[in-house]
Amino acid sequence: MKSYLEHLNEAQRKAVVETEGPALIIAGAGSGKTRVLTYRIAHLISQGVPPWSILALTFTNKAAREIKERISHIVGQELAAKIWMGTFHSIFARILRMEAEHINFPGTFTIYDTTDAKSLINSILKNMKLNKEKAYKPGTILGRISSAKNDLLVPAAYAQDAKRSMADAAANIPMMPEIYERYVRECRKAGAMDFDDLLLYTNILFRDHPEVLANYQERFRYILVDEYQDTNFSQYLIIRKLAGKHKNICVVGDDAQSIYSFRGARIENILNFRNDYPDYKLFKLEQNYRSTQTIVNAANSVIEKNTGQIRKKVFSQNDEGAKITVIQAHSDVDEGFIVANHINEMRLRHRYQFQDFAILYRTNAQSRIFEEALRKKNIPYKIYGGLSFYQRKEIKDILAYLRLAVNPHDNEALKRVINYPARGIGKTTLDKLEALANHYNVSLWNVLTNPGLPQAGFHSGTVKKLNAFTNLISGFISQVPNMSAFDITNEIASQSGILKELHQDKSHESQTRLENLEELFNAIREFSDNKEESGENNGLVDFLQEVSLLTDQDTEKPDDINKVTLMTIHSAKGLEFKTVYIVGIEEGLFPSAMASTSEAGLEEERRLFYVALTRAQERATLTFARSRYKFGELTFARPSRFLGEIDQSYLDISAGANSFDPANAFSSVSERSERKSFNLKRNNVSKPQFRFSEEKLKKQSASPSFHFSDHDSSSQIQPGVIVEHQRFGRGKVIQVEGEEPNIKATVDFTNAGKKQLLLKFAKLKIIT
DNA sequence: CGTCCGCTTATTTTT
DNA sequence: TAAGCGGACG
Repeated sequence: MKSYLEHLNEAQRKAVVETEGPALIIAGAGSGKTRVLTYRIAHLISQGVPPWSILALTFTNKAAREIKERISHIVGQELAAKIWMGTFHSIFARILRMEAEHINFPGTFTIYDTTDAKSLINSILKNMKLNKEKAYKPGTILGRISSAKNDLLVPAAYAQDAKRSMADAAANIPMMPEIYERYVRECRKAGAMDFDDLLLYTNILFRDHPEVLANYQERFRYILVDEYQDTNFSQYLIIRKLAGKHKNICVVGDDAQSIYSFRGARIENILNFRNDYPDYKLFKLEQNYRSTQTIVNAANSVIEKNTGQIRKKVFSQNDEGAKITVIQAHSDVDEGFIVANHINEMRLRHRYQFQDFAILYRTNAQSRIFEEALRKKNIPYKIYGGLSFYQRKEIKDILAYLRLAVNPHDNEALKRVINYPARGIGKTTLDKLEALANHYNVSLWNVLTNPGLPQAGFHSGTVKKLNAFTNLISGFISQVPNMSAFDITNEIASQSGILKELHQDKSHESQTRLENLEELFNAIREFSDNKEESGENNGLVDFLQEVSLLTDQDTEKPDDINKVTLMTIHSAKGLEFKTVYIVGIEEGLFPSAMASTSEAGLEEERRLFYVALTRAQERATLTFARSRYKFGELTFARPSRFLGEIDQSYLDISAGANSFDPANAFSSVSERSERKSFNLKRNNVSKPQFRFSEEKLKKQSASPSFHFSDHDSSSQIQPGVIVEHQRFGRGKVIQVEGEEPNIKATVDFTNAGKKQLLLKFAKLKIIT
């Protein structure tokens, strides 16, 4: 049993056996982080620490599963199952359910996913009559609410926050505080929490109930946190509180791989660990076992350009390995084929399997081109980032019924299924119901089950339909306590009429949906079986919680072996591949134009690049395209500054006809005269210059002029000019306003009346 | 009430 | 380009 220590190097071994007190483990890419984490936990258990006094937090289900599995190999299933191990969200959801009474939520509270949350925001906007104002976009609003919650700002505090008020004013959404307040109120009414609430309410619980906190502080004698660089303030505070008593807090992470600040992650959490726990022990895992020396050194040479990191020197003792290939493509399509061909060539020449390759890109939009190229070359591939199984319509529909059976106040679930399958309860009726719910400040379910409903001004037919629905749901509710999750789901599928509906429709689509439902049944059965084995609650609540915290990463299909992997760099974190293609390495794309406006943004992009490079075990290939279609427009770009930042001795720039010379790359971009001024030298990372040129470049690539054959037409469109529109016919320009890419013209059309048109989109022909 | 059409808009997304 | 959404229409 002790033999596991022999599998560790000196640094790893220390990080495993020195279990007492605060510990910061800086784990460089590929340095055996997971191994250390699992062994440390296994070591604790083998020292006699009860598994239920160990709390281990990860960010993904996958990581939790993997670590748990590895621990069971060492200490056995029985003990491993008793560790409090899981994602932040699942662990604290579990605790919140147990302590629900303290925060005034039902123990069966629903977890709203992003779709539910946005839909709720939409109905709030409608209610406040803001839904017509285009500045109020559900996504934006949810983002702000999320950010507030991550910083533990409740609505009242939000309204007082000057920075946020100013930002909201600038974004034309001054009603944010009220929206936020209503959102919180609605969630409470529905007995629902969104993802951020799971952390926020944990903080509130611990703040307002010191006796509860003390209980968990006592219980969790050892706390371990994975990917600590990705924690947000809310998570940070929970951990700090829980560790307050025993101070056996071990955090593992790599500041160089912090890539989620846009989601509220605070790299400071790991950088400032020493301030919170001055007597901490620092362990650095610096030997990389994953990649060749070339890859590790090249990655180091880039990340060095960042400031404010924890000093470390990641090294590899693997082979030196091949140089990093840099390939230039003329266009995005070209880039796709170059990569596809390269994969075939590598496969033959070095006997790689398809599964040894990954294509990593900055944005999901880039995937299409590679899909097409791979398909044409008959290369099997799989894509990450699609809809998760549990996001599919037919699955969400059934789940909505299940949610209602557990918590009928769940308004979003109710709205989803009240007329599915169609039972003649339309928009008008629903609007009326919502108005009543708002007026009396209760849930829709309360309205539906109120005995006064028939007097509320519905037609008697409508009341009948509503009652039928209410009875249906009531029936499900009463069955929950004495039926298994599987049986209830079965019951719901048939009683609700969903099965009938799908059976009647012979279309191929319905066929697939039925198959998906079957898969859902299997998942539920499996879930129930597993829970029975481990003697835990096999209830619906747990199942629903589990699926609402699942992502597409957790639902990999078994036939997806031996395929080329396509994914964003973000989702590649933590993974490794023998051969990695990092594509679209262009200014404005990677680093992204949005991030390039701030130094902090750039540094995060650089870390992202670091993450991408360090995914590769044996070979890395970097590609960029000189031109690509963005939003349907042809744009041109320079190769990314990151190419110039890599120590050039690790690059192979002379491979084949499509190679490029970074020494000349930056100066040879001048397809158009204005670009002559960007005569940047390679390795030049000085900020002001880059910023300057970036701005110009952005303006240019966003310019509509590439789009039209008649180059000057947009500037000739002025008040008084007669123009012709494809659809609207002839009209007279009344007014022209706005700036470069977004010039808007008001045109009075003879037949169609006054229209406002964006010149970027409207193809106006000048007649006079 | 459902469907079709055209407008609008466009990072990254562990939960 | 392409997807999602709101409005118009049948």
